[in-house]
Amino acid sequence: MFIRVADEAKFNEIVEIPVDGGAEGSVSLSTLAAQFQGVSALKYRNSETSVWRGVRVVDGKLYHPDGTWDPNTVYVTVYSKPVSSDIKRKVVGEQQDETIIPSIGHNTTQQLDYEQETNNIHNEVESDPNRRCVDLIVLGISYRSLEADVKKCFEAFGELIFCEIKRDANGQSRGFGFIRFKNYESQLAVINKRHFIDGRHVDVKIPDSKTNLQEPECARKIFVARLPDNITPDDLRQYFSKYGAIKDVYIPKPARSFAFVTFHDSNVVRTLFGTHIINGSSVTVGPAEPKNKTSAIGDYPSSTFKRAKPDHTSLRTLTSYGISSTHPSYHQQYGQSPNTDMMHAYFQQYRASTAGSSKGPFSNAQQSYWSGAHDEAAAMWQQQQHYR
DNA sequence: GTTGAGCGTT
Repeated sequence: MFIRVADEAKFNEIVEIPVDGGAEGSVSLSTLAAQFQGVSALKYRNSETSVWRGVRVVDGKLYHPDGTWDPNTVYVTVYSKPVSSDIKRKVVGEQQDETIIPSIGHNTTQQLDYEQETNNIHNEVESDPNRRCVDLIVLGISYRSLEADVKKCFEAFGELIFCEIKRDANGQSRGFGFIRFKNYESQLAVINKRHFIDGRHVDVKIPDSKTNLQEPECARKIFVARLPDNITPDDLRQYFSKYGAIKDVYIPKPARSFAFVTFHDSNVVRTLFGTHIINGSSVTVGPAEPKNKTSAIGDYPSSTFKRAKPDHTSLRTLTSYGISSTHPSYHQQYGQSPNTDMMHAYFQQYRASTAGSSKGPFSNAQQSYWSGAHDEAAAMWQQQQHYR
């Protein structure tokens, strides 16, 4: 028998992979790797919980955890490293000839997408997985709209390599569809914005199928502190969208000098911790966490989040925070992954200058170092240096 | 249906 396997980023391109020994047998990792370079395992959606489930990997063979392979399931490749083919395939070449996506008929559309993917020798591709284009869902399409209408709307933002309206068995539009851009900039430009097609507003989002339901919402959310009143949600959206697709911006009403910004990709978040200048104002970005820990998993409004508590998450924040520049010797001494004790030991040296002052900024190391006011800690340190 | 919240892949 064969199972159906696809790369998550190229779901249209399904490859049948043989199973040795029937439905209860095993899949050879090397056979799989012949089709998917760099693959290390497979996963699939548990239909009951809609959570990803991994297959067992033993001695170069993949075994189904439920004992039997399902020929109808689409198994998805898992890579231990960035896909090497992503890096070496696609070279900048002559301008790719204008590929016209057929306006009607998703069969032809998919075929074209497939060809585009497999012949992707001239196309440039993003090697950074965080900047990879994915199919985007377009909600609210008029039942009368055709692929051509959708395509025309979004081509204004860049070249599309995929455009499809979902239809029922009778060919009747289901009112939504999927698009995929060639360039990530185009994806950033359209995502979570309102567009108009045939007199209806449509919304473009990352589809649920691309969202990791196991990942806490706070992993995609930042806490923006010291936010001036005159900075609007649009300002934040504009500023932070250059780092990644934004899912949501939340500023409490009335303004309380902070905001939450939620991204689609959690990988963006950890790159942002620190100070940012927005509209001439210095703001501080740190991690967020849910007010109620039990609601960590799932999709919750930012109003149910707060600035992360002093814990090891904040500690990581502090280190990735510019401490390496503020405290150049820190990394020399301790490297990249300090624990609490190491942090304590390091900052101990600065206690000397506040000796005698029990209220000095570092007199209570534990509280001062990762009290959440990371930038203030850095400022204190600079003060300290001034007195030395 | 003259419809209008959602979430796809042979």
